[in-house]
Amino acid sequence: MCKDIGDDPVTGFTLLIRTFCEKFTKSSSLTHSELGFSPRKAVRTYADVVLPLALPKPFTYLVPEQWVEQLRFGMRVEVQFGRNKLYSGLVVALHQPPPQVKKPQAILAVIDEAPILQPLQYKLWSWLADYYGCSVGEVMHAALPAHLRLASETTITLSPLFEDDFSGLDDQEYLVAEALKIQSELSMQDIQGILQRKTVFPVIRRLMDKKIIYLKEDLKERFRPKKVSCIRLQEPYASDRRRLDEAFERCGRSNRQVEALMAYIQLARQQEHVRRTDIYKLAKVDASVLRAMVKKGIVEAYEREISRLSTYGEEVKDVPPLSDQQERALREVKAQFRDKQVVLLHGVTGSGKTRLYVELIREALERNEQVLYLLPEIALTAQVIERLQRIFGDEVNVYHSRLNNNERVELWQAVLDGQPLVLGPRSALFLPFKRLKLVIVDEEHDLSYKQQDPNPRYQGRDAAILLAAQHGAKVLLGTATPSLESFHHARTQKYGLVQMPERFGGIQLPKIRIVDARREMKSRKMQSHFTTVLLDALRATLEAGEQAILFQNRRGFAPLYHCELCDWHAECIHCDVSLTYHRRQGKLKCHYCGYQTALPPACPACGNPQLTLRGFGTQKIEDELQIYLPEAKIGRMDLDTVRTKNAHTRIINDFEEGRLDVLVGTQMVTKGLDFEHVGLVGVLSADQLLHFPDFRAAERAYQLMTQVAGRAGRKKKQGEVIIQAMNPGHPVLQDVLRGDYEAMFRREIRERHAFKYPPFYRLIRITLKHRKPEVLERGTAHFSGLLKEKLGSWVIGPAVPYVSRVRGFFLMDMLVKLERHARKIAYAKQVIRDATIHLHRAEGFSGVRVQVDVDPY
DNA sequence: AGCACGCCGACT
DNA sequence: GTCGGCGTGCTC
Repeated sequence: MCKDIGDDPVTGFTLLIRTFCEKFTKSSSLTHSELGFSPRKAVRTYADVVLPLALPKPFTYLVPEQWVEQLRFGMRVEVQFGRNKLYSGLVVALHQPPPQVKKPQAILAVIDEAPILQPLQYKLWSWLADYYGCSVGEVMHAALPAHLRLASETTITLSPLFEDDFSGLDDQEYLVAEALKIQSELSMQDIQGILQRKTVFPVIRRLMDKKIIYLKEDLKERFRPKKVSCIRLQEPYASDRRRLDEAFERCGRSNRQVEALMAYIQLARQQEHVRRTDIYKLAKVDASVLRAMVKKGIVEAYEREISRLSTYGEEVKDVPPLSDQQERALREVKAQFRDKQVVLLHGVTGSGKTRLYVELIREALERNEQVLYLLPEIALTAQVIERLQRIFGDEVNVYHSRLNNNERVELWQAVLDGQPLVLGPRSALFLPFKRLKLVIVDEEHDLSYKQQDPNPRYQGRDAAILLAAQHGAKVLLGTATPSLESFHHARTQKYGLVQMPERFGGIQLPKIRIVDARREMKSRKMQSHFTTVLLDALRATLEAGEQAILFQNRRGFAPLYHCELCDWHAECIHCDVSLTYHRRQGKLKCHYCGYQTALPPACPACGNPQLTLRGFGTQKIEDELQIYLPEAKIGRMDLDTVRTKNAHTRIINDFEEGRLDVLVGTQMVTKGLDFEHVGLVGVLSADQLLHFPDFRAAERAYQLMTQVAGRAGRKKKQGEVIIQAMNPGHPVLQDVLRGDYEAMFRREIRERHAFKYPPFYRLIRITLKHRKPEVLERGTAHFSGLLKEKLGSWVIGPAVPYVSRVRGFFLMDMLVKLERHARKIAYAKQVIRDATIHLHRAEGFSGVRVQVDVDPY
């Protein structure tokens, strides 16, 4: 019933193809024993299968007799789901007693020969689903590489029996049939395009009934091993080298063939497998020469599967010795690991935390243990990767966003086979580790560890700690600016704490100056968005042959396109936010949904032709700085300039190699970059950071400013940092000025305590969404009523969020604040689940989407 | 997620 | 009147 196209010895994945018509014609003729209904053996086996969908629980399928023996936990199976969709699901339980389900479907095929998932991983998935209030299927969706998650696609094909008889077809049927004559296969989307409408199934149905078309449902293996074409000698020459002369004789008068054979012999001395392309290069021949030699029986071609994972060709280098401070810190970390699972390493920027990680990784690898090194996505730069490759060579594997889907499958397999060291962003914690003993979470404070949008909305750092606990592994959290949560845990002895207050190699911390932008504004000294202090410092820096970084936490040109007469300003048609002017494209853009529109020539409300731009983003800074520093080469690094694949690397390289003097950027410039010649760092508007409407604003502002300041003066010379602010006396600015993390911590932690925020209280944010504001309003009232009935004053809101409409959906927020008591939290989550079910059952509210975010960031 | 069912507005 | 829109419920 399924065709076995080939067996892949490297991965063990079996290639399977099945067609919908086969299923229709054959499934009825399946014998009972084929389905496992053996009359003698009454005991049947069932498998609980997780599908990568938002389903409340695994589905139970019948295991046909023939696979009972081989099927195990963690293997993928092909199952039918719904009317005509096929999926690959994961077996997470096998059991004998029949399920509650009326008529379970049979598993259609077993995809894997060996499990691709370990029991511990499934435990993590289940825990995350429960903790973050989503389904296991959604965790599976985030965890498994796309090419291990198979879903069938429907293709529509013209029936071979159809003989160009278009009579009796209506217009739409005719269109589809006609299109199929030209293009033998069409997808559902193609047909939606052809018919210019969404509901196409009735037409398809009619054509099927008339036996003009048939549907094919394919579940294709998407992983393809990478193959190279190689060349070897044919027999008898291969096994008997003495007869090589004969081979040469066979080449006859062809010099090209002789050269190719000599090239082969030379290459075969150095490597086991000789690639076709290497012979081409060395002997300067092409495929025709080898083809002739194959024909003559001298050589033969064969395919070899190779790994896509990059191998590090260069020599592995020794690392410099540890400094005294690093030596001490390393001893302390190890000592604390004796009785603490988690240790927080608080080291100023430039103290050489990475050197410490290297030491710990090396020791773990010597003990044959696996290590996971987590980084914020954006900090996974070539700089960091190369540095580790120089030390660990091929033992490093990177789980990159740039890896393609095939490479991800290979890395999954490599980790399953025991690959020792993986470097990656938060999603790397889902890899199938077997003997994980150390997890490093670098830049622990970074907000990107929290997944914001699709479920599971998990905090990668916290999930990593859980993962480590399951494996009996230790966790090192490293940062120059700890999150309040982590520092609090260190203070209360839950985590160990090791500090490195000095920069490596006696380099001084940068000199920080806070400039009163308001005073300069009043005395009209300010030039556009630059204070004279900053401009003078920039000029001096460039004259000294050094580079500068300017930080502005907003991209685009101007965030407000505004009419001064009637107060109109450009707003997104899908979201409740103003549009940002992007000058290069001459367009207004929405930073929430990506909507773009042309600039209106005049105010649409009152006709005033003179519209003004207010505020400023990185683009405007870049443009205006060029006016004041006409000689300078200025580059920009923000979401807009790094969107294409290699742009990010190119900008970094240009700056690193001195082709740029000034780099203007958003928070992207604060992460994971080491530049040698940066003399000056400027923060254009500290106020934007400090007045963000969020309880973490102060912490975040401190982190951003300290991190960006750390980019200044890493080698040799003391760097300079200039922070422009309207309110230079702000306490957070004073903390940044003194580099006094603990002062910031003490003040903020008091606030958190007083206002019942984390880490003392736990937050669950619930967002309700609907396209119609009236439905949302009534739905929210209903839902919050249910919550408050059970949770009373723990519920805050509902309130209209800061951005009240996104992508056409209106939003309402509620916040649940809870004491950190496990039972209370579990109760609250249950109440939220129940209220959601209630709401969806209530008349008219089933379309209200409920989004739960546990520990929101 | 994707598909079928059922109810409602805008067109032949 | 019917076609095609969308909201709702279900899939082992």
